[in-house]
Amino acid sequence: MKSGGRARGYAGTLQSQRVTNADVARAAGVSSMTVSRVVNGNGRVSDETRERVRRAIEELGYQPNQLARSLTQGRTRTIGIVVPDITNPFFPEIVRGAEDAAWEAGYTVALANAVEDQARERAALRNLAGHRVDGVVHCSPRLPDHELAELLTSHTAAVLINRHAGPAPAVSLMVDDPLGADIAVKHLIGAGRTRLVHLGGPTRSASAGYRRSGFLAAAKSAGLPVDSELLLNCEPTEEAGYAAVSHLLSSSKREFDGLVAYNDLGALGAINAIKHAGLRVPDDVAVIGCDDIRIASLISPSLTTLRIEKYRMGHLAIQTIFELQRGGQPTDVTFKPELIVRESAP
Amino acid sequence: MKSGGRARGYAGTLQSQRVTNADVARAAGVSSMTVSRVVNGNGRVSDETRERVRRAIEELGYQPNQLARSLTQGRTRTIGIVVPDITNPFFPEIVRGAEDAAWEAGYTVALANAVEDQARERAALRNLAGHRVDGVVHCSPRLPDHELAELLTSHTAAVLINRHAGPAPAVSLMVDDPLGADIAVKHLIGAGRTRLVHLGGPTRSASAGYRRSGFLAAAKSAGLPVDSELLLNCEPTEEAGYAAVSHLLSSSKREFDGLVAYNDLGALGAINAIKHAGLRVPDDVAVIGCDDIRIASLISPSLTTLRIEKYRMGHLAIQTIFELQRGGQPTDVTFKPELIVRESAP
DNA sequence: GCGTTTTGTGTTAGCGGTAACTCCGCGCTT
DNA sequence: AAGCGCGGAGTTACCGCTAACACAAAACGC
Repeated sequence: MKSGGRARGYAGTLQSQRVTNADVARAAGVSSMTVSRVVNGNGRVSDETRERVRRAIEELGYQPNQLARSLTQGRTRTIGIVVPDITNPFFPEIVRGAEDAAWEAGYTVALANAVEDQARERAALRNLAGHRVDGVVHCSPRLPDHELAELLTSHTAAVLINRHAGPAPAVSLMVDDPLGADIAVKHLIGAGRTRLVHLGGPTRSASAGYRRSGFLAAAKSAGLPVDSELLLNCEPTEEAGYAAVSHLLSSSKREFDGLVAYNDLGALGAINAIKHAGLRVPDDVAVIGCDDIRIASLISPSLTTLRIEKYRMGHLAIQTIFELQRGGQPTDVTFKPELIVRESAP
Repeated sequence: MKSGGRARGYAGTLQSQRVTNADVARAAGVSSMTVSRVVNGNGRVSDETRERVRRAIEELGYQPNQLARSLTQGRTRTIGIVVPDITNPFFPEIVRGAEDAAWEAGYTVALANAVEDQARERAALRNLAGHRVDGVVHCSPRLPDHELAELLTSHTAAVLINRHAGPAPAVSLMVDDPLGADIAVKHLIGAGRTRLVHLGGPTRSASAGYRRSGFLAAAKSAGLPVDSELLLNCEPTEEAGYAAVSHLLSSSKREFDGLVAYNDLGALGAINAIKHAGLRVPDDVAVIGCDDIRIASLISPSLTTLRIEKYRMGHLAIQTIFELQRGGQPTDVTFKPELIVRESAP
C-alpha cells in the first residue's frame, strides 16, 4: 500500500445546518405538525397544502431525522444481527437474506461480529440494546445459556439461528443436525466406509455439539464402532481443519476411510490435509461437509455436503422478528439439510 | 424446511417499561443530570454519590438510550457501509475490517446491500442519511458520478472504496488497477502467452472500467495486439464468468492462451468453462484472477491472482471517516496489488 | 337557521438525554 | 469581616419529531 492522490477539504460538505421539520414548515408557511403529516401521509391535509409542503421539502432537501422519530415512536426500524464472523462464508448469505427481508419492510440492519470472543459478543448485544434496535438476530451464539438469556431479555424480540433458546426468551431457527448426521453417516456406510472421523467444530458452539451428538447417534444406530481418537474438534476454518487432520494422519491412528466435517471450511482443510499426506479423496477417504457454501461446488474434488438454506434462514429470521413485534407467537422452525452428492463422497 | 418446536410467549420479555435516566435518578435520590454525569464520567460528582448512582444503575439494569444521546449530541456513533452484495466474497473481509475498526472506537456499523440495483443503492444512501450515521463507507458504487456526488453531500463524511470520487465530496481508497493489469499481462507474456482474453466486470462498475483500460494499456505497452472479440464483460459471479467464456469457446474465436479476469469469481467460472471444453489450465490457457479471495488458494488448479488487502482497506476506511470527523484532510490512498503466483498461471 | 359533524390546521407536551448555566456552602485569603 | 474560588449538586432549555388534543371554518342535516 502506498499513499497518493490529493487532499480533499471538507468545507463544502459540512451541511451548513441540517434542514429540520421546522425549516420546512417555515418555508411552506405551515406548522411543523403539518409537515409531519405530509411526510408520514397520515392525518388530514388539503391537497393544496400538501403540494406546497412537498415542494418545500424538495427544495430544501429535507430528510426526516430518524433518531427523533424513533425517540417519539418508541421504535427504531432497525434490527441487529450478530454473527461470529462475517468472513466465514456461511454467514454472508444469512445476512443477505436478513437484509433483504429488512429492506423490504423499510428496516435497517446493524451488523456486529462476535469474533469468537465472548466479551465482544456480550458487548455487541448490549450495544444493540442501547441503540434500541427493534430486535436481534443472533447467529450461532457462543455465550453460555444463562448469560445469553439474560442479555436477550433487554431486547424486544430475538431470534437465534443454530442454537436452542433454552431459557432465553427467543425463537430458534435450527438445522436438523441429527438428521443431517444420519444422512451423512448412512451415505458413507452405503459407500462401504466403516471407519469414520468426525471433524467437529469449536466446543463452545452449540451447533458443533448438536452435530457431534448427531454423528455419534447415527454411528451407533448404524452399528458402527466409534473410536474416540477419531473425534476431533477445531475452529471452523480451513486452516484449523487442515491442522487437525494433518495431526491425526501423522499419528498412529491414520486408518480411516470416511470423514464427516462440522462445516465445509473444515472439510476443505481436511481434504487438503489428506491430499498432502499422499492419499486420495474420495478413493482413500470420502469426505462430507456441511453448509454447502458456494466454494463447495467449485473445488476439486467438489465437495459432497449437507445443504443448508442459509438465505431463507436469514430471511425468515427477520420475518419472525416482525411477527414477534405484532405480538404473534411464532414457533421454532427446523430446516432439513439436504445431501448434495458430489465428488468427495460419491 | 419444516416447522416444529414449541410456541413461545413473549409476555415475559416485553420489558415492563424501559428504565430511564429519571428512574435511576429517583432511585438514587439525585437529579437526572447527576446520573448523566456518572454515566459519562464527566463533570464533578462526589465519590459517595457516584457509588450510590452506580448501584442504582446496576439494580435497575439501566441502559442509556443512544437515540436520545445522539439527538442531543448531534452524532450517532454509527457508520453506514454499503456493499454491492455481501455474498460476494470480496466484501466480507472489507466489512470485517471496517467493523473491527468501528468496534475499537465504540462505533456501530449499519450494513446495506445495493444488490446491483441503482434504486436500492440510492435508497440505501438516503436511508443511512436519515439515520444520521456519522459517515458512510461505500464500496464499489455503481451510481453515476453526479448522482453519487449529490447523495454523498447529505453525509457528514464519506469514503469510497474502488471508485474515484470525481465531483463527490469523499475520500477514495483505490486499488492500483493499471499496475495490477500490467503485472498480470507481463506475467502471462513472461510465460509465453500472446493471445489474451480480458474477462471484464459489469460495465457500470467503475473498477471494471479501470481494470479494462489497465489491461488495454498493459497489452499495448507490451506490443500485444488486442482482439476486441476477446474483451468480455460479465457480472462478477462464477456463473457469469462460466457463461461468458463458454460462449467465447463455442464461437470461432477460441484461440487464446491466457486470460485475465476482473475478479476471482469470474476467473473460477472461466477455469471451469475451459475445463469443460476439454482444455487444460494452465497448459492450454493460463488464468489470472483478481482479489485473492479465500477460495483462490483452495481450488484446483489453485488460482494465480492479484492480492488486494481487503481487510486493511475496510479498516482504513473507518479510520479515514474518523479523521474526517476530526476535521482532518485525509488523502486518497492507493493500494498496490500483489501477484500471488499459483497453479493457474505459474 | 342552528346544532352537529367534518375538515384542515395549530398548540402543547413530551420522548430521554445533555449543554450550559445557576446556586449553595465551605474553606481560604487578605 | 468581606470577598473569592471551587466542589457538588440542581434547573432550564432544547435536540427533532409526533401523539393527543384544541379549535376555527366549512359542510351538513332537518
